[in-house]
Amino acid sequence: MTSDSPTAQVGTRNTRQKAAVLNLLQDNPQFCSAQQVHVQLVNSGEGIGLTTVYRILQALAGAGLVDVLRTDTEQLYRHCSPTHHHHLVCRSCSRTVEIEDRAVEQWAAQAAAEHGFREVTHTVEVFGICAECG
Amino acid sequence: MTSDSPTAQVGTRNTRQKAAVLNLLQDNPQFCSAQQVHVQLVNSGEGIGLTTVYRILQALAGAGLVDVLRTDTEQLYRHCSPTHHHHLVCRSCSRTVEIEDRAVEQWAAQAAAEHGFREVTHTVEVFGICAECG
DNA sequence: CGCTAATTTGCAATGGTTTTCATTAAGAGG
DNA sequence: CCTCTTAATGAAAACCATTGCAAATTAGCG
Repeated sequence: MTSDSPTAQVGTRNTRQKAAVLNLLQDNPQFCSAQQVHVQLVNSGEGIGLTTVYRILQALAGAGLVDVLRTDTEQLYRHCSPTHHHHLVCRSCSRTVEIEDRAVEQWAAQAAAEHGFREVTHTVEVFGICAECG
Repeated sequence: MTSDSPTAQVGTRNTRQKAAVLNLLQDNPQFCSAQQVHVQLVNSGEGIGLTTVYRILQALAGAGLVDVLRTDTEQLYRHCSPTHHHHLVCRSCSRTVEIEDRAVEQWAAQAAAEHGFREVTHTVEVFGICAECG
């Protein structure tokens, strides 16, 4: 049975805070940090703690509803399409393109199988300088 | 001109601390954290600060002499072969296999080129449960 | 050797994230 | 509605990693 509540996809209960984070992300196509999300919510009148923002973002990431981009110093979050994909990120301006390819999935699965590994997951990030910055 | 001093590959000077970190890593095939490296060195009588350990490990990683594995909470370091490769890591026991494949490199380069990106780099990690833990 | 310049070191302070634990509140069942 | 159970919240503490800056160390040179 699928959930009809907007926030039920993460955790077991619907809370004001989950809805607020989710709404903010859906309205914003940019990557933003947990701290930025927190400040924006507080400024817009939402009562929410920084810890809670971190936890909700983490849960959303685990559920595949947001992308996580780990920079050297911090982690950035962005609402994303729910299908499996990877990122092509500009080192200069952070412009991001979602990319997908079966070949990589198969390569990862096969490499793992050859060494007797099961329950395989993988992380892939591609970085470069985009055309506009180049 | 190539360096003949064991630690000259990182930075411009040979110090006791660099040699100590390098020796420890070469004797240890496992991934370990900066903090673990620090504790082990101090316990074995080396006078060295935690900050310095972090900096040396960072420099070694930049020079390609050690692998960095970013987990959720910390970064792990391990001495590695100097050729480009990726990792297959057991989620349970952290056993690690170095894997390599041209297909992934080419895929990344091509995906980037299609979107007009230059100077492409990529990070790839594969996780699973190894045969012994499975 | 001893002097000097410049890198390296390490403590302390900072930044970002996670954990702990007492409190709050969601929501199921009277 | 009211109550009860349990998950979620949030303030403070803990944690990992980085940065600023003064002191110590290295290595080149007289």
